Amino acid sequence: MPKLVDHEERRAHIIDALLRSAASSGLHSVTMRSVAVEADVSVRLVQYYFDTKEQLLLAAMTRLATRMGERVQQRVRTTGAATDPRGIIEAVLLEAVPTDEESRAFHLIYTEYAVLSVTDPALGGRPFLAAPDEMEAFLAAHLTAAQEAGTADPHLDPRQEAVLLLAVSAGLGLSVLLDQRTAEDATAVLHYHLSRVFPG
Amino acid sequence: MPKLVDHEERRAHIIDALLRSAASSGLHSVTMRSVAVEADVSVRLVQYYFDTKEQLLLAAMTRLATRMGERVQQRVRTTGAATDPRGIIEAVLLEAVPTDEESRAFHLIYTEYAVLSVTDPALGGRPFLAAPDEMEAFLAAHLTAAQEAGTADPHLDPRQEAVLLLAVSAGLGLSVLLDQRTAEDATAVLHYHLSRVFPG
DNA sequence: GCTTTGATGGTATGGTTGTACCACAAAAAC
DNA sequence: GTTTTTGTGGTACAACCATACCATCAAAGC
Repeated sequence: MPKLVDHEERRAHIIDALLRSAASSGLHSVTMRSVAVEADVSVRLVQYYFDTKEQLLLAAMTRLATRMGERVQQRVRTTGAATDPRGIIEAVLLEAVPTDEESRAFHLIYTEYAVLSVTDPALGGRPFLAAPDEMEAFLAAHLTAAQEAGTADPHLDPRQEAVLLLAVSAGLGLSVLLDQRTAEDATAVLHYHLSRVFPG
Repeated sequence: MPKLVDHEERRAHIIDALLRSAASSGLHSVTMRSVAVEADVSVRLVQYYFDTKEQLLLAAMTRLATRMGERVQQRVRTTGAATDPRGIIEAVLLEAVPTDEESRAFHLIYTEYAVLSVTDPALGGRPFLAAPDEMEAFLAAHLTAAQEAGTADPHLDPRQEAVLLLAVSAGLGLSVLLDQRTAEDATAVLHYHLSRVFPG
């Protein structure tokens, strides 16, 4: 063999090019050529590492889903009080609100994939089904913990409240993406509601 | 002149074909040809009534936005108690949760347009900016009315609460579209939260 | 009765897209 | 030192798309 190339690294490089390309002009305008140009490789190489466009899109979606998990986890970690239920819940939900350009691009592509997966059977949106399910259980568990610790309103139904929080987070995030609201407004509304769930 | 055709009717017929086509295989897969086939006319006719594809897509978006307004209004009207603030608010918010196939298709295309308008400058999502703004004012006004009538919790901030309700509605609707939740679950969660806003 | 004009069909065209094919270099294997 | 094998480039190809162009038919105007 010649150059002895690290396949995973090359694949990551190309996927990143795809994400950059999608961020600027939309997932629908991504082509083999545009990805190749952005990655500064030949179209042939993109084919070489991802046989078909469908597989490339699929790989990018998987990477996106992974990064989403990492993002949430890192949010929780960097939030000082790593054991305070309210802090954790707040961190998780705030992740859905895009603040800087990078985060905005990330959530835009994620949303584009989610919507696309509804009609495109090849994408079969597995990440979009599993992730929110885990999230819901996660939130419900921490809400229960908070209730037992006395910081959350004991009258709340943790399970319904978790679903509600997830919907609020997604809805606010989407409205920021659509430029209907500023990130600051969305954050304020989220805090407003959290103050109701965690009184005092 | 020959057949003396009603242009608006023809345009509506073609736009409906586009919406049907988009509902089944996604807005991204809509082509002049697919629309022509679905409308059972020649491609040339589609060109005749909508010069360019961009204009066709734009016209369909406008029609969609109009229909959305009508839908909400009709929901409010058919909801018996047309003067009860809670009933009105509930009706408006429930409209975003797709129940039957028709409503699901409608909201799917609407969402696809919304997401597309972020990256496609030609679509310049005016409907997606104006509509939620009006909605927010509408909800806030009715919340205030409810507070004065004593049916809504007087401690609530009508404006923040309105934004929150809109986000909940959009978030739940999206999760139903993505098959993360059933329409029944989403409706239940919405009712759960409304019971908090309107106690008693 | 001719002429204009609105409505329609068919088809050509230029561009783009995903993918298949051919070629080649360079290092590893033996 | 020859033979594989792996990475890479270039290019050709078939499909498809939006759109422009040409033709036609029928009714309205005069």
